[in-house]
Formats: sequence, structure tokens, C-alpha cells
Amino acid sequence: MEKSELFKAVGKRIKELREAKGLTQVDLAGKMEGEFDTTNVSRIEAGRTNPTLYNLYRIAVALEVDLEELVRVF
Amino acid sequence: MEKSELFKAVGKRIKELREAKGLTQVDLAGKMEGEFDTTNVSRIEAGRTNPTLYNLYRIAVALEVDLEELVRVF
DNA sequence: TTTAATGTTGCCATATATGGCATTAAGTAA
DNA sequence: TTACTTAATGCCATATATGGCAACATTAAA
Repeated sequence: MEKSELFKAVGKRIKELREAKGLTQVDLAGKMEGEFDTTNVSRIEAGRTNPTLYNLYRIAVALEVDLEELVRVF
Repeated sequence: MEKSELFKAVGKRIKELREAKGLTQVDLAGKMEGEFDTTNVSRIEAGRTNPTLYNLYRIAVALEVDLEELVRVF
């Protein structure tokens, strides 16, 4: 699997999980532990960046899913 | 779960999977798609850095496991 | 129409992951 | 002892994720 494909797949998954909970990108950033800019939520969902483990983890916690769920892209 | 705990847990998992395959850190870096420095294998396994999604993915491929396996730390 | 909410994108600054190399240490075998 | 392998770590340079803000487009509601 190619790099940008991976990013897009994970981003899509995050977006789906977020919308399933009825959250906006602003809501998600706000629910995350510590600081997180909404700009980055957009970038990660769009697959335009290579997110770090810790940010994926914080997103998973905010979305109330296991980290595995976010990276189950096959 | 705290940040450095997460890194250590994922690092430990990588180390276990690597050793289960009888690979050295050099072997693992060598098997990874593209370039990857052995220094970083050590850093990631030790939990001293916050690895990116793409590098976790490349490690998973080299270790012949799903990415989910690497982040199943609970 | 105006207003507000949502998301994307561009820009720049900062923080940090990684590349790359050298050193160090521990283990193992000669 | 020496020589080799493996891994950890320190240093510096570079690449890039993120912070933070502004501008823009879209949609929906008044």
C-alpha cells in the first residue's frame, strides 16, 4: 500500500467515526486531550499529512474507539 | 494512557515481534520499504520518539503483521 | 439577501521525527 | 586478551508535523 493511500484511508476512517458520533472537526479537536488545532483535524482527515502515533491515539480516545480501529484500513 | 507509556508499549511490541522473527534491528531497517536508519529502530523500540503512521506501517509490513498488531497495546 | 457553522487551504513559526555518523557498552566467540 | 555483533545514545542537519491565524467556499437558516 502506498503512502498517500494509507493516509487517505486512515483519514477517511477518522472522518467516518467522527461523523457517526455527530461531532464536528471543532468538537473532535476540543474533546482531545491537551491542545489540538482544528486545522490538523482537517489535514489528517484529508490524508495530507503523516500523523504521529500520539495524535492518532488522542483522536481514538476522543472518538471512544481503540487505536486499532483507526488503523484497520484493509 | 500517558504519552510515554504508549510509546514504550508500542516499542515493546515491535521489539517482541522483531525478535520472534529472529531479526536484528539492522535486519528490520533493511527489510523496510525505502530508507530507514537503524538509529530510529532503536529509538522507536525504546519509546524515545513519537513515530509517524507511515513508519509504523513500514515496520508492520517488514514484520509481516497488520498495522493493528503494532498498536494493540491494551 | 445576511448570518452563522463547517471545512479547506495557504502562510509562517516552532517543535520534533528522522538521516546519518560516531561513540559506548555489553555479550560472545576466538 | 582481541575481534565481532548488537544495541543504545549523543550530536548535528534536514524534513516535516503541528500551532495558529486568515481567507475562502459551501451549506443552511434567518
